[in-house]
Formats: sequence, C-alpha cells, structure tokens
Amino acid sequence: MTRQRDTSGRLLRWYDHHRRELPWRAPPGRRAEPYRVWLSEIMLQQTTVAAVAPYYRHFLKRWPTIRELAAAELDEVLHAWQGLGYYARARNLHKCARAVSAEHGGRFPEDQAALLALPGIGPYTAAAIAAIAFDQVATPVDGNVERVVARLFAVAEPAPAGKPELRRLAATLTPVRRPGDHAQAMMDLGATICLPRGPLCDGCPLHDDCQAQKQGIAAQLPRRSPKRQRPTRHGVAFWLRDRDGRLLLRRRPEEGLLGGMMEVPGTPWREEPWGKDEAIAHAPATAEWREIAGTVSHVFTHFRLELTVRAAVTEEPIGKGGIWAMPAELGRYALPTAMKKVVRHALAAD
DNA sequence: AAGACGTGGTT
DNA sequence: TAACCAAGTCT
Repeated sequence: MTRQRDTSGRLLRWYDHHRRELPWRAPPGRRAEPYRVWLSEIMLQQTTVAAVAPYYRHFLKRWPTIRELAAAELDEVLHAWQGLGYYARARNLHKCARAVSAEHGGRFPEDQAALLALPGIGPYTAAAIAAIAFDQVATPVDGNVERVVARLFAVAEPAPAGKPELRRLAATLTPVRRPGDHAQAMMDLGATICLPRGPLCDGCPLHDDCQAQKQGIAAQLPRRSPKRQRPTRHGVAFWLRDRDGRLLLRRRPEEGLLGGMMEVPGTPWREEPWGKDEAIAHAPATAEWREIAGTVSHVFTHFRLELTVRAAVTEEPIGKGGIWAMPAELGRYALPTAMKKVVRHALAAD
C-alpha cells in the first residue's frame, strides 16, 4: 500500500506542474461541473483532444446547461455533432440529457451505479464523472490507463483477457485524497509521456516505479491482440436534382451505421461491386442516369467504402419520404463525412 | 462476447 | 498506401 501511495504521490506532484489546460477542466483545486465533465467524456470516447475541443466549445455555448440540451431536438444535436463520428454517442447524449432532466431533477446522480444506468454512460464514463466531478474514490480505466498500468506492473497478458487484471491494478493506485486529479493525471501521463509507441521514459515521474522500464520492455507493452482486416464494400449513390436544382436527400434509419443522419440516396453497401442495371433498380426515380467519373472512398472502423455516383435530373420530383434541398443549403443538414465527400465529388463534376 | 460503430492525424 | 491510433458503449 505504501508503494502505491508513493506512486500516486509522485504522479500528483508531476500533474501539479505539467497539468494541461483543456476547455473542460476547472482551475486547479476546483471541481468541474458534472455537465461539463459528462459532455467532454462522451465526446472524448475514441476521439482525440484536438478533434473534440471545437465541438465541446460549440456545444457548451449553444447548450450551457443540461436542461437546455434536453430541450433541443435530436436533429439539432446530430447536426452539431456532424463530423465527430460514432453518432450513437450523440443520440445517447440527447437521451441521457432528457433522462437526467426528467428522472433526476436536472442534476447528475453522484452514485456510480446510477450514472452507469444512464444512456451512453459505461463503466469508464461513470467512474470518470464520479472521480472528476464529485471527487469520489473511483478509477476510470481507459486506453491510457490500461497502457500505463500494463507497463507499471509489466502485465504481459494481451487484451481482452488481461483487462480485469489491469482494472484491478489501476484501482490499487487510486488515492483517497484527490482521486479526481489522480484519474486525470493517469490519463495525461498516458497521453503525453507513456505513449503507445516510443514512451518517453526519461521524462516519466513513475520511471522508478515501472516494472516494464526495469525489464526494458516498456515499448512492447501492452501486448495487442491481432486485428482483423477491413473488407471493402461497394455502393452507388444517386445524385438526383429537380429542374430548380434541388437535390434529393433522405434520412437514414435511427439505428445502426450513421443512424439518423442524412444521406444521398443509394444502393445498399455490399462486398460485390454493382452492375449498372441492378444498381439502377435502387434508384429513387426513373431517369437518364449518367455515371460521374471517379469514385468516393471512405474508411469506417470495420470496412472501407467505395462509392460511385450516378446523376440525373427529374421532371417530376416525388417526395416519397425524401427531402429536397439546394446544395447551398446543405449546411442545415446533419451530413456525415462520407456524404460530404459524395457531395463534393458530384458538385465538382457538375 | 466478439463485432458494430466514424473520423482525422501520424507513422 | 496501409496500418495504427484516440479519454468506450452497446448488443
């Protein structure tokens, strides 16, 4: 126990001198509001600080409190989230804001189990809010913490089998005093010193505590399990305009990939490339479909997408659940990056 | 309990 | 270019 306390003490001392200023952090010695901690933690899931910062500022300015966020329409939230990815986070963010407003009087519960029950809040985020916003003795374990702990204790077991052990070991480090700062310090250490490749052990405050460093295997940990390779899927998008130049868009289903976001209508995405006739069977209108040269490529987490685009002008615009919009007004819609690429590609060919 | 789920920057 | 990586959650 003494060893762990010393380790945390060294870490906190380092943190006090190297603490990063981040938009969601409170001044030293102060607690950040639960709303801000929650908003930042949801955005930071699988997402870099650099990518999050402008979105965080925008959200906080537009919806300063959770009640205002709860009062927003889902479409507004998705629109503000566009480009950040993992859109289920935005849907759950909105759902969570409404749950906190309706079931908890607009204040986040302090109990970890109650936090865990809210939409979009898993074990990591529940612990992060408890530690950072409420200064409870809680141990959020993210990728940074897993890496720091795997090296500190030279845990060679690869994920996911090794994760319970990493969580257990991480918890032994959490101090009774300043548990919130300790949690942030662990993540800062992982983000700035204990890097995935080329850890900067010379500048590490825990150099002398680190088993992996002693054994000279810091850069080899944590061991990663082999990753599967990404298949390629193909699709055809239909760039349909009416005589006034308006473009046909449609809303994707609420669940699943890019759920609730807008898209240029198209075929399903599958591994086999589409033939002309079978693709046009999925077109939103009967028309003279001409192929736009080139392809649009986009990489998702679990597959690569190759899209070709066919364009036509229709004489009889039919709504049929679709939305007609002038290209100049596309900024009003929640378009995922893949669809922005389609738009750019099609407009360039016009 | 693996796989689904985005995106942009770095190597 | 392709692979890897980033403060995970849900099913």
